Amino acid sequence: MKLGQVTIKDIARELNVSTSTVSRALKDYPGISDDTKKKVKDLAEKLHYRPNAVALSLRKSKSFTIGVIIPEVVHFFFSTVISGIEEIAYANGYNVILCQTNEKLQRELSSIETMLDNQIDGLLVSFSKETENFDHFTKLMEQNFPIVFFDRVPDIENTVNVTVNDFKGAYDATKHLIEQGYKNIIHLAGPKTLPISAKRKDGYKQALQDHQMILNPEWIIPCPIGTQEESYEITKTLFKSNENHPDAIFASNDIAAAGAMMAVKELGLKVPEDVGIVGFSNWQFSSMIDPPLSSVEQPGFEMGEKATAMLLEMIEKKKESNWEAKTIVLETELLVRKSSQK
Amino acid sequence: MKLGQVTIKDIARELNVSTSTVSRALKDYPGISDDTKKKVKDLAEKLHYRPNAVALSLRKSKSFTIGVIIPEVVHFFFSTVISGIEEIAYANGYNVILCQTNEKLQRELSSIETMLDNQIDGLLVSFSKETENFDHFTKLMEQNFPIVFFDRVPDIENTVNVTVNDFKGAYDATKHLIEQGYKNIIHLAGPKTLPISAKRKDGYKQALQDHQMILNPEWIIPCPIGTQEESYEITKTLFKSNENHPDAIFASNDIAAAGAMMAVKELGLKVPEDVGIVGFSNWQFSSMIDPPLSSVEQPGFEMGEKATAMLLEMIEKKKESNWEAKTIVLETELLVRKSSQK
DNA sequence: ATCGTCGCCGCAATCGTTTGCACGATATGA
DNA sequence: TCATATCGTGCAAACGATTGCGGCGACGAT
Repeated sequence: MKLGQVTIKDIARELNVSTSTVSRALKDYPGISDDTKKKVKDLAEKLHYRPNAVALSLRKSKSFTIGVIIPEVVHFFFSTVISGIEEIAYANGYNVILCQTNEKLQRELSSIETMLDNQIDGLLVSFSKETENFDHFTKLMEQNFPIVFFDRVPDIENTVNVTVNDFKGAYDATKHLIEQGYKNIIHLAGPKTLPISAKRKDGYKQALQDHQMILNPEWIIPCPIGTQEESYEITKTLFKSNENHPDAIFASNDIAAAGAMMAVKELGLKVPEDVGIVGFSNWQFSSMIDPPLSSVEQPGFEMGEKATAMLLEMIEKKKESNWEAKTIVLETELLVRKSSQK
Repeated sequence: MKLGQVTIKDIARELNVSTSTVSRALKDYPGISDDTKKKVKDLAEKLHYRPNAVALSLRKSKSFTIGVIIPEVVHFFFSTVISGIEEIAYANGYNVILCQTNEKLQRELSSIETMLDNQIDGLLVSFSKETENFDHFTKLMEQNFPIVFFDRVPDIENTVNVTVNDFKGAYDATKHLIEQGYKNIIHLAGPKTLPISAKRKDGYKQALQDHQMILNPEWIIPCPIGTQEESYEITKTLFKSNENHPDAIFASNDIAAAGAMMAVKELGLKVPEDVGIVGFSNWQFSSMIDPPLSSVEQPGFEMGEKATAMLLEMIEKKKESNWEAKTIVLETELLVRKSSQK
């Protein structure tokens, strides 16, 4: 990558001084005459000198780059998180390098390796569905490497996390359906490996229990794949086989909710009159479908910001070895739209 | 970023050889005895030695990293392009560093600067809406720095591009509406600064012309912001004020189409009976709204793959100075759904 | 016995930047 | 006049890896 990049040496040669003088002059170090400082700065300006970040990384063992491990960018929620991350990172002079795992553990492992090779200063992680063992993270954390988990946080000790109150979000959504007069509420659950799936399920169960409603275990239906087609098929089968079909659906994400909505509509049932539906995450499309989908909004941008701020703090305080475990929980907001209002 | 990273020196010290020997042994260079090679490799394995990518970058003036400049990741189409880019890049041992411009020129400029500071080997660009001057790119290209433009390609000379046949996509969509019997087709156009907007508009115009239909310039309505709300308002106003309202809409993207659909539905008009609608880009939600939206599918993943493959080729052939200008045009596919079938 | 060859390896420079230390010149004080 | 302080600057090592060149010992050939 030549580009005829101007280096500190070029400036030194031109001015007949040493590279050390140039370096110090540019940084306004004491012990350099104002005259020299001015000359150096002027020439640097004129030649469009920009320090070589790679050389700096090598010298300082610090790259001012953070790595982000994310399942998928297409996931609307994650794309908003990314924006939050970039915002804080850039504002503090850090770069962001991003890797999608596509929900594959293998990809997660190899991405982390290459990122480490590139001397990232810290890691922001939302792990894949396949990740059930966290040794690759604990190993790093034992070496005092800064890691912050967001959204999908592992169920292990001494981690720093930013997450959302999935329990309460699910609780609120279910409670809302109950208050609307729906009696038989099923839950389309997320992948079992993800703690967030469990928390949402728990919120659903707790809401039913608090309102003296029967909890039918058969009405908690896992959707491990997470596509719209999957929930479409599941819902269709369920509603067809049951003359006493459920009258409401709380889905652990909007994609599943949308699939379910298509299914019930196709069966001639009306939303929200016959079936109420609430989703989770408030995807971009949720307000555009018919009827508009009620959903639990997660503060993605804020999550990105918070997680990054914490990571940068850890990075800058690196010396003071152990940082305490900490979990920030952000609150969700139930957006009631037409799909759940009788 | 210490991490107690093992270096080539650690291996050298342990084995009482020089670092040069270790380096050569690891790379299977000639002139090192099989015995030494084995010892070095075994120890490297045992200590989990991994070469320091930063040191390599500095030494070789090559970072095996490519930069990607993209308007927004939330944009469904772009997120699929990213996947295509990562696919090819990783397969060839390259890293990807990604920056969103959020459609801001300032962000575009500063992102490029920091990426260059980090010694990227090449750049993949889809520029922002605000970018009307391309000097920051031409300056780099004059210095023989590898750049490939994708989707949004600049209207300047000697560039390497991957784009989609926007003209034909728009032409096909409009033709389809005509063949369905719609008579008064309006066009919700994209931001004027983007060449793709112009091409889509041209395709629309050509289709009307080829079918002896009147081209009413007032029915080409710009949507410079690109939000759903904008097209919603525009459509509502237009349809309300005209008792002789149009009977079809070709929108330059699905978001605008969705907004328009909401507007006409709210006015009591039926889609597709009263108004036919076709969008562009085939967003994730397009098949989920009611009625499902017809749209022009763009091969995003393939675009990412092609662009990256071309960029890597340019990088590896760097020495042979000038690469020829080239534009790959990928074909679109019209997905006919319910929103446009009378 | 001498020379050439070859196999195996180390020295040192290099990439661009930072930084501890020392050096020379001038100024200050006794 | 000489020791000492102060100021401005340069030398050289360091970060981790690569690589051209040269050295050294062993061996075969003459």
